[in-house]
Amino acid sequence: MSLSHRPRAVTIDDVAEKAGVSAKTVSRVLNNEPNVRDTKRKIVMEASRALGYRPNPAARSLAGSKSFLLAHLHDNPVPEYVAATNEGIYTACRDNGYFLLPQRIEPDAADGLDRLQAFLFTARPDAVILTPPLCDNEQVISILEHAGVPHASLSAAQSTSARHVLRHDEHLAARKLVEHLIHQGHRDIAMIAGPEGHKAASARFDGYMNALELAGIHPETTLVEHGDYTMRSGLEAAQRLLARAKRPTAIFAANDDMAVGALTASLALGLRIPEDISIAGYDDTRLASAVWPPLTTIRQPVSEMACRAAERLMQPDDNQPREEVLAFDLIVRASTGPVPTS
Amino acid sequence: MSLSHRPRAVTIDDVAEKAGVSAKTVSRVLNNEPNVRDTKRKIVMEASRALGYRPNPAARSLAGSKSFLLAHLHDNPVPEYVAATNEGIYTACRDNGYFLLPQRIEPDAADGLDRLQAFLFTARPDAVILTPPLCDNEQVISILEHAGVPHASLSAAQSTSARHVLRHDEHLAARKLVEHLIHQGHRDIAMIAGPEGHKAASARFDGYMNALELAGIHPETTLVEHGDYTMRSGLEAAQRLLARAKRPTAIFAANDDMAVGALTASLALGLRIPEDISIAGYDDTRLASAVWPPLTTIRQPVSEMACRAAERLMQPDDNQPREEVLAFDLIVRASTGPVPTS
DNA sequence: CTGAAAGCGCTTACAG
DNA sequence: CTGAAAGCGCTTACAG
Repeated sequence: MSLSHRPRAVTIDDVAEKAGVSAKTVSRVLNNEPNVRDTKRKIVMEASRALGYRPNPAARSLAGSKSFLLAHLHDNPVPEYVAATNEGIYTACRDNGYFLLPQRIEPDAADGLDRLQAFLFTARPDAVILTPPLCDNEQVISILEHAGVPHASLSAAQSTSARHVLRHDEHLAARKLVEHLIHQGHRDIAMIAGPEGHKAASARFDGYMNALELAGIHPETTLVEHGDYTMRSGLEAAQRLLARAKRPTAIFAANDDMAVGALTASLALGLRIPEDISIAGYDDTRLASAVWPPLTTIRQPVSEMACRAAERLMQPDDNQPREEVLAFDLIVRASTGPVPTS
Repeated sequence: MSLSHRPRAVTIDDVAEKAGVSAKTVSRVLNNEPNVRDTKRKIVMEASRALGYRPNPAARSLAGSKSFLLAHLHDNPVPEYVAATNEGIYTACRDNGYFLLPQRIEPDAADGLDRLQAFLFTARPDAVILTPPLCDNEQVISILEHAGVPHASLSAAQSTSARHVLRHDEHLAARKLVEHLIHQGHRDIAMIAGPEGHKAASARFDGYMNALELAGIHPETTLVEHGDYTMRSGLEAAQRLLARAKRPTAIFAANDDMAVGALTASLALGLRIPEDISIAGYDDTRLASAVWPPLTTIRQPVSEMACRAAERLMQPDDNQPREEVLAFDLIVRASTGPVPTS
């Protein structure tokens, strides 16, 4: 079972010999470099295929000082989000001969940033993709820039011309969702927003406020509570909202987990959903369609953003804008309905 | 931002020069090889640390014909399970100087097995960890064995002396859970089992049957329905069970997703949980504590199994048995309660 | 216990 | 458009 049982691997010299060319020519063909006659190119391709040649990545890395590794640095508590991102990056990597190295980084742990440093110097990825909340961590960004590692971010709160950012329009998405509630007759719409003072959380909140304003609804600040994206925080925020003298008829939570917390709090109080209260989330996680009733929510194009981010890093093109905005979907399910008429 | 901006990296020769020894001695020290005087060992360690030396993995791989890559091949629809496995493997890798390369393999896709082949030959992992359901796929195992890649499995349905298997006792866990229901007075306990004829699913079913037999309850086969581990299948199985003339007072589903389906089906029929019916799952996923009421379930030691599996592959020891059984936990939550007295 | 030489399999830099 | 030589930074195999 040891590696020595493997037959000697086919090398570039084997291919060169079979094709009757130099190793350098084989290298040119396999790396899609110019300056090779088409006839030779064909011969090399066939020899390579016939022998089942697979370039040795270690040799390529050593000689070319590229690792062919694309790292995905993440610190997101929702495994689905990480998985969807990995899937998108992986698709792009496969088509470009790269490998995906997903790596959890905990910048708030005692040695979290040291580990990031160590990771960059030991694994030596050619580029890095950052997902929230890591992409908004200035220390992380700073370490990457000092190390000279190109990077791209998904849904970064602030975009600069210096880096690639792939996003969807969270402000618009939140507005569309709240407008959906308004169309159903709701006026007293509460929001469970993300952490206060959290840049990344503000777009969804602003979209909510914007929708209310556009509908001529006086935005009552008392209908806003904050959570930290966990179910528990959503449950507690909803309990505070539902204890108000003027109970909201709809709650929009900034993510599905908090929405599920609100759902749970409502059910525990004996409220029917959506007859007594409508609840909506954001992200369209598995949870959203698992709970009863299933949640109205926003689906963001996670895999597509990740795929595009990876392509940008592997195929640099200085002419394109650094920011790219992809489409989202409003998913309407049974957790929202017409406002109670009573 | 290009890699050329990075300062020239410290090499083994720099360390050797600073320490006043040969590169070979530095190599010995850093790889924990024997036959180095302690004084020299110390000097080398210090020189290495002072220079911030990081061995170049590409060079190590090329010279030593090891990739220092441990692959996790998975095809599990539950991202949490994959994430928990990755976390365990990662911990072990970090302590042993390896990198974790998670890779989704879809053996049923048209080119799924070809891609597995390609992955093994291009990424060249030194070893592979398989998780369900991939670890029970004979074609996958066969490809690994032909390629001569050592591997370990988590929770494989069948264990042989030829490979490492890390597991928990699913039969016992299922039995304990059903015994808990029996202690609460339930007699009409239904099960939503995994796919029929599915080896990996049988242990949980056998545990259920065993518990009934030990309690002197005649196991009524009509109280068993099958699902495919999705929420939808759990919902449909529960609908069939709840439509029976003799409605069960408790339902044990072979995983949390199907249990949530059963929960949803029950709530949709206006049943109260656990007052009218108790429901239990298996796996303790995020879903289990997200739904209302939260699910009684079994927590299996996923990360620990993954960590142990990785350690076994990186630190081979032919004297230890190939199979290792770790502990599980029965988690009792509000979805189960005393049998209805009516 | 230690080290000098060769080599892993590619790409880079150069020459033609 | 093509190739011979050198070199990437380690470990292996060997010698002492």
